[in-house]
Amino acid sequence: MSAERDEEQVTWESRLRDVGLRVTRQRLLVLAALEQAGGHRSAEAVGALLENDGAGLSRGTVYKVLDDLVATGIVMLADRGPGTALYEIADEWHHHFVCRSCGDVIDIPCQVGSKPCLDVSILGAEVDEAQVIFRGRCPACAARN
Amino acid sequence: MSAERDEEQVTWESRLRDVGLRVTRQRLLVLAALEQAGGHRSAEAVGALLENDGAGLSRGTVYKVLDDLVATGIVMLADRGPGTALYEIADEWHHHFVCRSCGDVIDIPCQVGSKPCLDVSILGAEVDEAQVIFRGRCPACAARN
DNA sequence: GTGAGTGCAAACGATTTGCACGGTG
DNA sequence: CACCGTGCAAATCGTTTGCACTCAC
Repeated sequence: MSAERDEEQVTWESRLRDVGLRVTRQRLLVLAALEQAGGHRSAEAVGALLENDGAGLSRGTVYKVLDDLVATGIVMLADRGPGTALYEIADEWHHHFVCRSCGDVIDIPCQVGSKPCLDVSILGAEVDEAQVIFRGRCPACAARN
Repeated sequence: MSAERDEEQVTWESRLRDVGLRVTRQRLLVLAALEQAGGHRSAEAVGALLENDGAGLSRGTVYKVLDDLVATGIVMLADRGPGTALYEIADEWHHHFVCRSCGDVIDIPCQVGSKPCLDVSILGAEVDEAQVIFRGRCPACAARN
């Protein structure tokens, strides 16, 4: 498990270098936090998580790190919920399902019903991305009542 | 044209009553502002527009009115750009194209490439809505350079 | 050693909230 | 005339910014 962590960090180190960012403790921590989440985390959540780990980053730094990572394409802005932006490791392209009850966000593989969405031509516009947001009740909430 | 306005207001009045909201000058003004926009307006923009018309609503009221209208389904939250929520009259279901350059939002009819998006089943989840957000450069910006 | 990154704290913009007053039903 | 809705102003929340300090390269 510590082996796993080391492996991850080596990967992130090279990723960071590739895009011309310096390798810092803070960036590795943020990346680890996002990866651990497996999904979507708010800047606030990342900060809080790292505080618990005893590795407190200043709030401002978390934002700046996330910003850099988004700018270089390592992380992507998943969704902007009510007031809060969610970040996630840029992975295969996928869509999101947002639960109306618990607010949870679930990844939806791109192929599921959505492929045709990308084949759109709008007069004169250059479309380079299409993101689908599904809304409803997640399995957990649906089961709950 | 004043005939048109009257007609609209009558419609809005009944719409408001239908959903159990009182008919007030402020609500009609906000609806008129949104309708006039034909598209997506921020709360701030609605407030500013009405100020110009001499009918100043307090900022807080604009938010509360928009909230009520969204809650009752008359208005929908179109998109949440960087920091600002956009509202629009709930019309036929459609998607949005967001220009990366100018931030403009263009309506995309639902049929355009997107119909299959709605035919999704996620294990155990109840999906009741799928919204597609296209990103790229709008015709105006694409032409500009 | 030098510039990119960080920490801190103050500034900011969007939105919310509490409470007294006014207008709708 | 009872309440819902409004106005105002202060409060809150997420995020950004400026500046001195520090660490990666």
